[in-house]
Amino acid sequence: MLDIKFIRENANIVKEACQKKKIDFDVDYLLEIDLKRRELLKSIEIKNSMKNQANQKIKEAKDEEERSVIIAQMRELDKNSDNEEADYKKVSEEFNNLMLLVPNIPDESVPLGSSDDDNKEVKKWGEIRQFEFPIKDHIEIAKDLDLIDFERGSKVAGFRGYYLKKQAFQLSMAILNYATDILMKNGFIPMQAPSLVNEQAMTGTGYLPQSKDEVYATSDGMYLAGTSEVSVMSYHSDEILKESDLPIKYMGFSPCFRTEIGSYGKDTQGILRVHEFMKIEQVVLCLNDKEESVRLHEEITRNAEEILQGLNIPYHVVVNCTGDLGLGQVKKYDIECWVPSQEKYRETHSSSYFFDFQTRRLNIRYKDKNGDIKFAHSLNNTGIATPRILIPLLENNQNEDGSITIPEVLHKYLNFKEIKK
RNA sequence: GGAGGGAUGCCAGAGCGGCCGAAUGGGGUAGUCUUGAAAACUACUGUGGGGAAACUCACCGGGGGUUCGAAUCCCUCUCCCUCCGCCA
Repeated sequence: MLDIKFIRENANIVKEACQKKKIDFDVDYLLEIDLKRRELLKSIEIKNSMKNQANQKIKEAKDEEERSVIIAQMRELDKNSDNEEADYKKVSEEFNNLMLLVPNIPDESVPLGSSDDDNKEVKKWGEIRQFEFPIKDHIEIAKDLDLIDFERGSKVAGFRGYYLKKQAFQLSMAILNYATDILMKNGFIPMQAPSLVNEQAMTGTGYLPQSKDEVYATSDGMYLAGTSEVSVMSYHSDEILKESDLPIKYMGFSPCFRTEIGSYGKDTQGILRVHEFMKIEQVVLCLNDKEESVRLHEEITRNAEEILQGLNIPYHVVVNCTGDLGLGQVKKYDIECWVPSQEKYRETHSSSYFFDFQTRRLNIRYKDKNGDIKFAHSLNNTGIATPRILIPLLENNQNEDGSITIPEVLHKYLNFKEIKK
């Protein structure tokens, strides 16, 4: 959510942001509603003020007669203000709903574009391995080594269902432990966070109402979050923090659920795009300061890179174009890992900052040195998501005899150093 | 599943129709004292909206109602606690 004052004074910037992000939103209409709302509010406040004065007089009235005269006047006043209050309620509700749809302004450094085709590579790491034998994709590898069961997965869990078995399960757990250790070393507070969350958490982080289709709703009015960002970011909602507590860095672990509506027909095979997976997420709250947001954005991006470099997976970093930004994101880097069977990089991490877009919605503030209360800034990035990361891990480390070599950093979490038949 | 109790400012906790935007304590900030610190003492200290300011409006978990007037009474929702039952 943006500050309505900012929108009033910078309507053109907001309109431009809508265009850049390909979001259909009528800024002028919002401003109209805002004006209506303020006019009603002003009028109600004047009447309230009169009421308050009259009430004071009733208190001070000497006798019953004086009292009943004032009361009669009050009743008259009330009749008139009833309609106005109903109008105000309607208008301010509409206003609030509209405010949730206003996109944040992309940073100037974000390239223009409409889809991920327009994202720009900003960094490349790792040697792309030249295989001297015909390679297998992760699906073949998984089947040959009995690591993932897709048939029974879809039998039980439907389309995109899967079972992770044997060393794949162990590998998955080892990767989570490894990423946890790296993030804890880098100052993150680990926690297991809820995936089953209420509407406020979803709205506060910006997933609702915008992306309703992509979220599972439960029969009791709750939602299954697509990322622990939702519950971890909401952890401090409605709180006033101390400036000295910032930045706060959390590492959230949770199962994640995504309907993948809108991705019909994409990546239907394998474990790239699934409805249910495990993820470690980096979530950061910091000072209301652009430099600080930018600094921490680079930091959480580096953390993810550190994790990938340890695993020796070649990757590149792209800066997402304006059309590929979420409603609240100011800037986003995707990290994409090299997938040999597809001969391209595929997204495994997504690192973004929001300024106070989320913290306004969630009401997360802090008191600064001067005693002023400000909205914090928020950022988040993937730590590691599994099983998706198993794709580059298995494919890049496959050997001619069909075995898989396990990267050294994972050895201490596992009782095997390779996977073979 | 059944029966009760509760939700108040940064925190703890009083108030149970007008004197309450809210006692008291803790914390925080500033000052006095001190070589410095601690202690003690003094002052200030909720949030949001409007306004240049004076000032004004709203907020005592959320929503609705009663009343001239609600933190206080009624209804409802959410969450927390205690006891009983059931399950792990």
